[in-house]
This record gives sequence, structure tokens and C-alpha cells, in this order.
Amino acid sequence: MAVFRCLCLCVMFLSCLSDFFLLCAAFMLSTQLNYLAEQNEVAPNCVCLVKRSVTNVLKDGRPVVIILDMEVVKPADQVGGKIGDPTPYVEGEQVLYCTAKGIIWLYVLWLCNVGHLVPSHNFPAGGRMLYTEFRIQNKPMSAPNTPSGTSKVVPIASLNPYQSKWTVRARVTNKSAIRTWSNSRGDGKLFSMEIVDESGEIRVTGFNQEVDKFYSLIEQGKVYYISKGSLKIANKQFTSLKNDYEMTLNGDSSIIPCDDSQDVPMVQCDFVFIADLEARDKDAIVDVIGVCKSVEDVTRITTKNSREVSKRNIQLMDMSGKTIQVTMWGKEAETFDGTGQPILAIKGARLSDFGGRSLSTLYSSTLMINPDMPEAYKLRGWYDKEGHALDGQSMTEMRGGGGSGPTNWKTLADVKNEHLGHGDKADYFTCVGTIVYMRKENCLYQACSSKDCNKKVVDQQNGMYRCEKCDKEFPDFKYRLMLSANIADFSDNQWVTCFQDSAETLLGQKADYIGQLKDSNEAAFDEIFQHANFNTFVFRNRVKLETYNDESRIKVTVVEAKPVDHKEYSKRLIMNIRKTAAQ
DNA sequence: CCCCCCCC
Repeated sequence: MAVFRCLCLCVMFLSCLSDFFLLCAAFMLSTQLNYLAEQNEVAPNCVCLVKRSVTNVLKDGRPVVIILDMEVVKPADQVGGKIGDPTPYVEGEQVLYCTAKGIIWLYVLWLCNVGHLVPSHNFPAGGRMLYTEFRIQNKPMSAPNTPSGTSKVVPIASLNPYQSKWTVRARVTNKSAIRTWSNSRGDGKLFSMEIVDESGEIRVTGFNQEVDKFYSLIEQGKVYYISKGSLKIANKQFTSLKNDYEMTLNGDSSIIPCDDSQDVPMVQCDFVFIADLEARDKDAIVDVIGVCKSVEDVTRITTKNSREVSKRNIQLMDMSGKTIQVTMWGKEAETFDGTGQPILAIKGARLSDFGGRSLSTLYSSTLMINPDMPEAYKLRGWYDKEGHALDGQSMTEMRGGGGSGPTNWKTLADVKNEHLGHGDKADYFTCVGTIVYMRKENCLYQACSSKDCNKKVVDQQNGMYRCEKCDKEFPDFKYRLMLSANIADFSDNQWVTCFQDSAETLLGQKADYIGQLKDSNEAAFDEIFQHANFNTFVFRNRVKLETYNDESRIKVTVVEAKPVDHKEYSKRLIMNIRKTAAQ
């Protein structure tokens, strides 16, 4: 049994409940909340939001509450001592009136242990509703058709290391092969499976005797009553499952098939948009869904350990308009059929940084082709209607594939908020911007007339122009543009510097012509600027923090300016809207 | 008590 901390939290609870007078005796923080105590976040009189808990009753009848998930919403030093006059809690209350801090009440009520609580009004998240009424539903959470001799059916989400008598009714969504191991700590065999019910999911592992006892009984996709097992903290490094714990089958465990199982969900996924994989850590285990846009042939590779294995790459695309390379292995690679561009959902793929971002399936990944889930139908509809026409931008940059990688679209506010350019290297971003001002002053300079030199020359005031770089004097010069412009989008504006090509694009005229007008026809010169103002372009920019005289400022240089492709732009906006709507 | 998961 893991070591856990025992704290008397009652003071904290009651201190925030000045309208009420209840008190609970013993609270324990479960192991994964140890940090709250270690970092002294939990202290007498602090206000806590209890999100998940279970209650055990001791032999003498006193309840012991184990807090599985909790947040300190107000540190003790900001509360200023005990609030109210708490008295011991007595079971049996049916209705309570709660303040905005009522979630804590709700929790106290939970001690009644007769079911789950529902607010009789909608309880606003983080809201300030006064006197919200909660009722206890005297209804168990799961149908109690437990096979005789087993304990009460509980939701997977309520499993914890501190209660041992329970039964879950759950569907096996993934079952591994039997594997053996041998290391300094011993050897043996094991298998693991993933199970799901309406409340959540958990990984289950069986070792040695449990392999012999249960392995052949378990069929992927079927529902079982599973009773008793050891719960321990899950290592998130190896799983995408949404559970702090995982289960190990032991000598007391029993597994019984359940025939009436229609109501038990098939699988639980928490899909990440392909575009959002950019921001995820390397080696993260993620769930993704997308259209299998293209498939490479299966190949055989030899691993570092001289093992031969089949491999197949596919490109997966979702409504974010991004694609990513997914590598699958072994039998899955050999049998995968991408004809008809099916929807592919993968639960538990591993994110790699190869080529920027790519995905690889694991032994523990679940691959689902055209799965019966709303996300899949939505994607199918989107792809057949419009997605198929998109090339998509790949998160996986191929070597020798040319190009400059995926376009890093940003709003001007993003550039500031995300501190682009503050790193060691310059950042590049692309935006759609409208020119709101251009500085006419000093937009042209006299440059060296030799072919590949654009260095500014010094007017010798004798008809000759000296280039320091070429170390020569020339009888002429050429005009070059270096234009300061202020561009804006809906979010912000930004001063940018444009050189020759991009400045010519903005002004719609060649540098030598503009220079000629400046010297001969100021009105026409002004007219060019007037005419060019408020035009909109797609800007590709380089951004870097530069320091002059101890003063740092962001310098944005336009690498390329081109006209807006309205069709492409609209598609991207629609995709962004869809993406936002789907969140 | 495993946690291997490959290659560019």
C-alpha cells in the first residue's frame, strides 16, 4: 500500500462556510496530491475545491474521506482565520442551500454516500451563484445487476488505492499479446488490457498466474465484471488513458463475462487536432483522428537489434487542414488498406519530432478504421465536400522535399503574445496585413551601381558616387528601396521593414521609377504612396529581438509580400472557424 | 513485477 498523508482538513472546509455548521473528521490526501502538502499549499483555513473523493467508513462508524483530486482556491494567508462556527456533520440531510463556495458543500454531502449529487439549477463554472440548491439522488450510479457474490458495481473513475472491495463493469477495448521479461529483478510473463465504462477508462495488467487464469477468457470488445485488483499510480509516460491509476490483477481478482452490455461504451478517445501536435511534447502519447489522405507501400526495415520488421507510412489529415505522417509497424503495416481514403482513429499513438512532428504507433495503440463515432462522420463529410481539394500542410517535413516547411500563420497579436523573435534564432511567421502607413522619408537610397552590390554610396558632390564595399567611385548609382510600413490586422498593428522586392510589391512600382519621380515630380511620387495605402497583402516575415544602446525592440523584416489569394484565404478562415466550433 | 514499441 502506498504511503499517504493524513491531514485534518476540516478546519479548512468549514472556514469557508460561514453560513453553515458542519464538520467532518478525517480527511486524507491520496498519494498523487502529496505535492499539495509538500509545497505547503494545504494549510489550516485555506479554501479548497474538492473535485473527486471517496469515503470509507471505519469500524467505529466514523467516515474517512480520501480526497482524490483537489485544488487550493485561496491560500490560508488570504483567508484570515476561521470563518463561521462549525459543528460536527450528521448524516441524513437531504437538501442543502449552498453559497458560491458550494462545491465544497456538495462534497460534504457526498459523505451520505447514497449516490451522486445534481444541482437543481445549473451551477456555473467559477460562478458566483448564491444559494444554489443541491439534491441527493437516491439512485445508484450503475445498474446493480452484479453477479451474486461480488461487491457493488462502481464506476471506473471512482477506483482508487484505498478501497479494495469493488466490481467494475467494463468493456475491453484493447488486449495485448502475452509478453515475457527477464531482468535483474526477476522474470515472468504479463499481458495488459484497457477497459472502459461510462465514467472512464483504466489500464489493467495481469502477471504470471493471472495470465494463465484470465488471458484466454478475455476477448477484445467484450464486457466483463472485474472484481478486486491492486490500484497504483499510472506512469503517464506509457499511456494516453485518462486515469491517474492503473490496475494490477491479483490472487483475489475475478473476471466474469457480462452478456447484457449494450450500454457500455466502446472506447474513449481524447482527440488532438493535428495542428495542435506542434505544441505537444516529443514522446507524448496522443489520440488522433483524420482522413487517410495517402498511403505509402509497405517496406521491410532492419532495426538496430538486427530484427526485421514491416513498416508503412501514411499521411493523416484533419479539419485543421494539416497533415502528419503516421508510421505503423508489423502486421498492422502489412494489412493496412487505405483505399477509399478511410477515416483512421488512433488511440495512443506516440508523437515523434522526426521531420518536425510525426506519429508512430505502439504495441499499445488502438487503430480504428472508419470508427462509429461522431468525429469520424464529421471528418468524412468535411473531406468529401471540401477537404479533398486541399493539399494540406504537413507537420512532417521531408528531407530533400524542398520548400520551407509549414506556413506559420500568426495574427499580429500572436506575434507579441507568443514572444516571437525572443529566442536565440529569428522566428518566421506569415500574416495577412493591411498597410495603414508608409514612411516616404528615407524610403529610397542611392546604391552602388555594380551588378550584385546594393551598398549605399557616398555622394562625392563632384558627380561621382563612392562605394565602400567595392572600394570604387562610380559616375552613377541606382535607387533601392528600404521602406518602413505599418501593417495591421484585426488584432494589432506592427512596424515592418521592406527591402527592394517586397517594397516594390507594396508600392506597385519599380524602385528606379519611384526614385525618378521623387527627383522630378513630387506630386506623382506622393500619389504612389496614396494609392498603395490600405492595400492588403500576405506577408512572410522574419522577427528578431534586436538591441541598440541597451534598448531591445522587436524588428520585423518582410521576407516576401504577395497578393492575397482570396480563395485560399477563405478556405483557411473556414477551417479555423470549424476548428474553433469543434472545440 | 512491465514500460519493448523499431527506420529515415
